[in-house]
Amino acid sequence: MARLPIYLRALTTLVERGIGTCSSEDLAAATGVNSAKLRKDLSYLGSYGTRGVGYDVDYLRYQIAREIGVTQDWPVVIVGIGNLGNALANYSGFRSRGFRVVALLDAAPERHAEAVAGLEVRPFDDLEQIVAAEAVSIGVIATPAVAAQDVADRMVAAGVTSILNFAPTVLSVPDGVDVRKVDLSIELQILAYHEQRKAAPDGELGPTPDQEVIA
Amino acid sequence: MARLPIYLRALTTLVERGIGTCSSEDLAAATGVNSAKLRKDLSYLGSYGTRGVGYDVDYLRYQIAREIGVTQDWPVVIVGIGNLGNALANYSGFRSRGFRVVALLDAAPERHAEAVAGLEVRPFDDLEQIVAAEAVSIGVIATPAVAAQDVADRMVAAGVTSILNFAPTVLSVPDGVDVRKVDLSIELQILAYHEQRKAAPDGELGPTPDQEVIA
DNA sequence: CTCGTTTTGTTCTTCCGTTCACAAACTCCT
DNA sequence: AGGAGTTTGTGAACGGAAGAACAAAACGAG
Repeated sequence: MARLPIYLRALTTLVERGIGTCSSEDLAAATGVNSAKLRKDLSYLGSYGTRGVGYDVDYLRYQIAREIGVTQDWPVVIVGIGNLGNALANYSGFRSRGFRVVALLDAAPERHAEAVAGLEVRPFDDLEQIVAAEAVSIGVIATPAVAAQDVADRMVAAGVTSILNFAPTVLSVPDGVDVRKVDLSIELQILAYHEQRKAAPDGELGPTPDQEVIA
Repeated sequence: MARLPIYLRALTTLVERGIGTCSSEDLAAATGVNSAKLRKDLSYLGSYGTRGVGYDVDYLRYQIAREIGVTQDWPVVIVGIGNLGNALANYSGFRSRGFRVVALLDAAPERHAEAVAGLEVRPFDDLEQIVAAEAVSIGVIATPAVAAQDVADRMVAAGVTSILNFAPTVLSVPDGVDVRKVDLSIELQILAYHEQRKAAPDGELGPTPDQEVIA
């Protein structure tokens, strides 16, 4: 379930505040989901609550982390060390949430040996060796769109089975390989769509072809 | 619909390739969605196709852009010019897809007057003035998690009605304000979840409480 | 020990999105 | 002009997620 990480983060916040127990209503309020839905999600993992009391924050947190698979650290490679790749390499949230950046790769020779976030930027051709040596199964693509498919192909061939793609392209990968896409422009466009609706409740969207034909 | 921007991007690619007409099957293949779903999405906007022929790429592209609201440029402010804010400010995709970054704000005085992506980083307190002067309705939050809610409150008070949040927090905003959240760790955790399932098809997930009780 | 209160786990209903399948409509070829 | 071949637009069936509602279980007070 895609909501598990959200619960996990909320529970971590509760742990930091020293809260030992919480009800499904509390968690629902903290995460912005319906409490019935939340209980159903949690019951899917097992019966980890106590009726009349609620959930033990620390215990539930561990169970969710185990379910997601972030009780261990996952090695990750980042390909494409431009602006975004730089930001990702420096993002401390990865490390604290179960991920370890083991290598930064870039095709441009002028970036090689540059140190980013304490790691040396290495040639893209080192990909296969690194994936094999570090047992990497997750790759991050932060390259321009034109390079993304090639990078993905190489990753898959090297043994990567999960890809997080920041390039604005749809990647085609074989079955068994998971791809998730983060597209910044698309997020903004979705906001713009709703924004436009707020400004123009009815059909103030300019002429439609139908109207042109009718007129 | 959240898929419209995906279609828009695919159509732009087709335009660049000089393709004038495409069928729903073509577009579906390019975007990775079912062709029937795609046709239904498009028919929701109007009858813009020709049976037996397909869709006029350029015409459809314009219609979708108009529906989304990106025929005009939307002014955007970015708050929090750290690693991520820097990358966002430098991201050329915003400009080419209907958005114009009008201001970069940061609370830290040592960053002020620094030039990022051709814009001066300004004090966060300039927010209200900028929002009013430039008619900004979309704000981007790239601050640490602890500051995000405060920034959101100030944005809303200043008149921003759509927020793109990169901080790992759930924001609470009044009705009428849209929030979209991009959380990099959560995306990776979702991949890790599937990755774990691939590695351990059955219950190799360590002891569950039930098993402990039984044993 | 019993009763009332709280909260989980689950069932049942409702609703929305997806997909299938097909008729209508358009083009091209003969 | 007519028929064969495409492709859209949409009605109907399907599936699955979301929410409401309730029974089971734990705790605490008397």
